[in-house]
Amino acid sequence: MATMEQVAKIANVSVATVSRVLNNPNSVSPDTRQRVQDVIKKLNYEPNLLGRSLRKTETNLILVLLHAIDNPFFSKIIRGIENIAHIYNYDVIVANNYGDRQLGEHYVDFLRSRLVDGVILLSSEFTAEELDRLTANYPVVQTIEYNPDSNAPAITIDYYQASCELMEHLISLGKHNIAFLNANDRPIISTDEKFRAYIDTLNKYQLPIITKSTEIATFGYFTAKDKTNELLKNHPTIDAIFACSDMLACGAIDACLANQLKVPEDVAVVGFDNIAYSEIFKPSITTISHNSFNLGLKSMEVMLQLINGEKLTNHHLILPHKLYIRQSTKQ
Amino acid sequence: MATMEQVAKIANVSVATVSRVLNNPNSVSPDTRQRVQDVIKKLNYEPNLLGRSLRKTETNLILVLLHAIDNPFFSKIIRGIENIAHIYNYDVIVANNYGDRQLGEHYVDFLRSRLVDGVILLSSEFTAEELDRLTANYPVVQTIEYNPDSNAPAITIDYYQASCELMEHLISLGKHNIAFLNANDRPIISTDEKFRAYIDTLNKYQLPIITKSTEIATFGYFTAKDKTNELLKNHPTIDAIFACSDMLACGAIDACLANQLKVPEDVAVVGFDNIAYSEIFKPSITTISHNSFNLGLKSMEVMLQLINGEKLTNHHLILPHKLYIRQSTKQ
DNA sequence: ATGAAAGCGCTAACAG
DNA sequence: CTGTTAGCGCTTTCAT
Repeated sequence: MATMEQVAKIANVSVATVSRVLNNPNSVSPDTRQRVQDVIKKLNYEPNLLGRSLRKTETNLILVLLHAIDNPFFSKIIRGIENIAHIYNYDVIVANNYGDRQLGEHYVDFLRSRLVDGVILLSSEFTAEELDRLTANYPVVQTIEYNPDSNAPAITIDYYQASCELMEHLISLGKHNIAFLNANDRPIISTDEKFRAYIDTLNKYQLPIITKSTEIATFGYFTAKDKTNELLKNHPTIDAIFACSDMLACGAIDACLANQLKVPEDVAVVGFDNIAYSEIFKPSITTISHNSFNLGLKSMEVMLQLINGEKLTNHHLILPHKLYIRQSTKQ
Repeated sequence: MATMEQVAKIANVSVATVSRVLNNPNSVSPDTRQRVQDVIKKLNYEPNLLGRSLRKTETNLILVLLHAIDNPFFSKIIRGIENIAHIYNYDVIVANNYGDRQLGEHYVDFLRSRLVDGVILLSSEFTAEELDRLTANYPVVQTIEYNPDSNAPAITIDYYQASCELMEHLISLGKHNIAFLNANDRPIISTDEKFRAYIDTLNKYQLPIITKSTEIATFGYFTAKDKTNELLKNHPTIDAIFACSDMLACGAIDACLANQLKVPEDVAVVGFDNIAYSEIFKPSITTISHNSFNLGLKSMEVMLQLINGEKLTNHHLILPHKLYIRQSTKQ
């Protein structure tokens, strides 16, 4: 591979001039510029980013750390991030940590080892102390999930308010025996907020609390189906289910149907996230949509502020959400 | 941030010794080693990967380039890749190029600019010339999709054979008027092979060819639904549909149902890829599954061979697939 | 076992 | 407008 020095030698200029042609072409006379560019093309020269980054102590790389890439709405968030990033000449790379905290720390070390300029966390394994220590030294923003005990910047939606809307919707349909179905494999703030809204709304209307507490379990359609079967056996009076995600709602609905219960007549079901399937599923699923693309845009905007050393006014940015009423609650 | 030099100064050793403590601890006497490690801990020192990589001309980073991360089976492939990568001390990062060739080239420049040691392409925008030029100089492997005109290494399944199995299955059910439904937004080898199998099998049984050619279009459920509506209008005798992906199959099935056609009695539908949803959809979808995790494992194994300069015996590695028969063809 | 020194490829003063 | 030079942080000979 050609280096700058080789280009310089053949073009009969110094390396500084080659560097200028690359980074500030106008500071070089047209003919030397042309000569250098010709040699660059001939040698197929490509600047070594490691050398450049080492020198400039910046890489123009943003790392997005997430649980696993198969979560459908991550995709749109990342598009939002990239959209802003590309404008400002940053590249976006993604890494999975599968909820593994050690692996998460390993990737976050990319910051300490100067391989990336900033990290956007769509993952949430870190303790408040870790986050605070990290954000004190490096540009880090949390998106969607966040640690409520940390001051680290976060872009998210109002999960409590959104969940209240779902609960009010169910109650407005005359549903009084509402169960709560969660299946997060670790404690996450969104589930806490959803559950808080569940409890508060039931108390507000003095309705029975069927689900007393959340539990840690694995995500997924089949788990949700099993749990709902159990639920229906233990609480035959259930007439609605608040599922923490659309995929769980799918499982819950299929369990109801398998038990000869009509959805939504006998049991209404709501989900969360508005994934593509929620519109395709039969029945289609009432759910909350966050504007993922905007979440991504905002996250990268805040990231740029951090990189540029600007002081943030709001550490928590709450973006709007939207309720979609579909067949799973209303035919 | 602490540098090696600061550690060296405080520990009263040379930078060389600090480096040794990090990379080859046994070559340092126990007490100096201990002293250095204490300072490292105290200063919270983290080696700068840019300096190290620049010096060693290797980064231990593998880039996976893909169309968009929301394709469900990409996730499993990446897990396979990571599985092998982590054993050999490589990290895996992911970038999306959304089928944009220019963006793809930009990311592939990470190789030329020495930011990554290898690239695994789950994307397929490159011409044979580009690929050949690239593979001549850098470790590159294609997974799933590949350019048939290039010698670049590829790990994939036998799309032709798999598609023949689907076709034979439909025909064994007595279906004779089979349409082909594709919706790839660019020419890809998998679609070519599927279509070739479609045509060959129809010819083998002297059945009518309803779909004469493939067309470039955008992926997706709704597109598939629209196209199927059209198809049913133009060819009322259709009794089966070969959809190039499970998501398309969903759209096709819903279009049939909306036209009062029973699936599979009136129209049988097959998909491809065995995404999670194909089992949940009503009716569940007959499809082909490739073992994505294994595809990932193999891809990374080949990548390591390339990095280590080993000569490959097979440039195209074909892994087994599996036919899943479900309700969309057989109740 | 340890240190001195060269150099990976680049950018940015500084000088002219 | 261009060249010289220092140095980003690290690893690795080559001495001792």
